[in-house]
Amino acid sequence: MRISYDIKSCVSCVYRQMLFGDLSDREYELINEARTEKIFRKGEVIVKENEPIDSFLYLRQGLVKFYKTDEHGKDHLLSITKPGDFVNLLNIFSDTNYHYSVCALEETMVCEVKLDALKEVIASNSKFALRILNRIGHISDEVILNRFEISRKQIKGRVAYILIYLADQIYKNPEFRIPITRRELGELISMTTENTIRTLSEFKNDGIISMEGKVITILDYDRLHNILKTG
Amino acid sequence: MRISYDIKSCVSCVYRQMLFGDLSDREYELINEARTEKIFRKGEVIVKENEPIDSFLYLRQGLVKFYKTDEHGKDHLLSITKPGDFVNLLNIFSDTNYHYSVCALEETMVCEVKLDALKEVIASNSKFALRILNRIGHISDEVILNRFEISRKQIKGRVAYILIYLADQIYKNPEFRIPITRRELGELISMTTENTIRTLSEFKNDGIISMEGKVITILDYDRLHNILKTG
DNA sequence: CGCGGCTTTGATGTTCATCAAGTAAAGTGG
DNA sequence: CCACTTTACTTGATGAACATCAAAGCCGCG
Repeated sequence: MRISYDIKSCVSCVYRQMLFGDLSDREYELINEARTEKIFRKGEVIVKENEPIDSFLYLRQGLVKFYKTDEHGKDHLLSITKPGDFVNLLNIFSDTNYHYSVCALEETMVCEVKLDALKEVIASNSKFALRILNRIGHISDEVILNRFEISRKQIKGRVAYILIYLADQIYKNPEFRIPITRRELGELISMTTENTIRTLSEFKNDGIISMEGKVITILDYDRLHNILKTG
Repeated sequence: MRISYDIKSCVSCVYRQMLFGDLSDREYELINEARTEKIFRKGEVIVKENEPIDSFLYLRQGLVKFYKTDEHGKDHLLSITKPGDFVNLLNIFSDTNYHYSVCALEETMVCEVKLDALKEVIASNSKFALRILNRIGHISDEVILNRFEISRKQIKGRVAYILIYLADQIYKNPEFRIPITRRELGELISMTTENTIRTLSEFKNDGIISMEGKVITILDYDRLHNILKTG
């Protein structure tokens, strides 16, 4: 699926209301002048760990993963985010360099706003500052709670958790097509590829989900929620 | 050690410069009027999960733990924080209720500022807003990275990590007295009490640390860092 | 057509939690 | 202040959960 041209207009952008709703015309102009749109194809790296931060990035369309690579070359995913989230999480006001990498999982459109312009508008518009505070708090809280939940569950509970997360939070549909590999899915919930597959197969055999390639459908929410609680 | 009276004055407070440095006299007055100081003794609960958030809390002196209690009554620590950190982490601008509890690990002094007053000052002073953004980003980033590191290591690496964290970040000294139990230490790094003790004993036998009750001294930073990397 | 990455299942071994049991320390009430 | 109770600490033994290793089928792509 290619990103169509018409969504490029700011008018339809969720961020227009979500974030930039309180701006004056002049402030909006300032942001807009410092803004560039970028499209990344599946697999392209958007930001790299240790690179300097010089702009604020938000996701217009697509899906991205946040990750760190360890000394053995193995990736560990921190989270995946959907449109409506920031691409460079939260340390843009507190640090000079990225602590993680971000990569497109499917064709993705990102808006980039130079940090200087953003800070100027924050300085002149306190309602906007509160909105940013709100969003940053919300996103970081979500990441922290997600990782917390995953870390205290064992494998069945983890798989149940990520399936429900994908269905409810990301796709808002019990049937969805995961654009990520089983390996990445495992990296996201801190388990091996093999055990991720094994657990998915088990859920399938038990009739809790159906699975054909990348398309997964949750058939029995109740049992899945039960596994989530007990596992 | 009792908290002495003289530190109660705002003049010596680290936050006076760190956070409130840009305020006008009037703004400072506003904050000060909405501010109350509270002292909690070891073990006292400062905020409880699910309670409504109505004020901003920061730690003047002492040490606190953030935690969640699961359905079996077992606690899981999210982090511990020292003076210079916020007590109610980051969701004060994005949510209405706490997602975790906070409890004093030793005698602790907390300053409480009504959220309304804080928001009023943020609205009138954008430099202050940027400072808050900076602090929130920094704290959340630290929590996320800490938990991330812990989750991808195994037990020796985890213990090494927390020892170095305590020595470098919290106490800034290779010798320190942990005010938390071994059980809590385990809860902080997601492992059982028994394995926490076993690993500490092993480090002691190997001459990497010395340990007498609650007092721990790191003797061999090099080997500990090596375990951190490989484990 | 064949190579490399993804997917899947089974067998094996390691890591870690759990259980058990005993000592030490720290509260608690008479 | 001492007996008593509870909580913290420690070590060893066992089993469960999970990672690793191995092997084979599959799919897309040059």
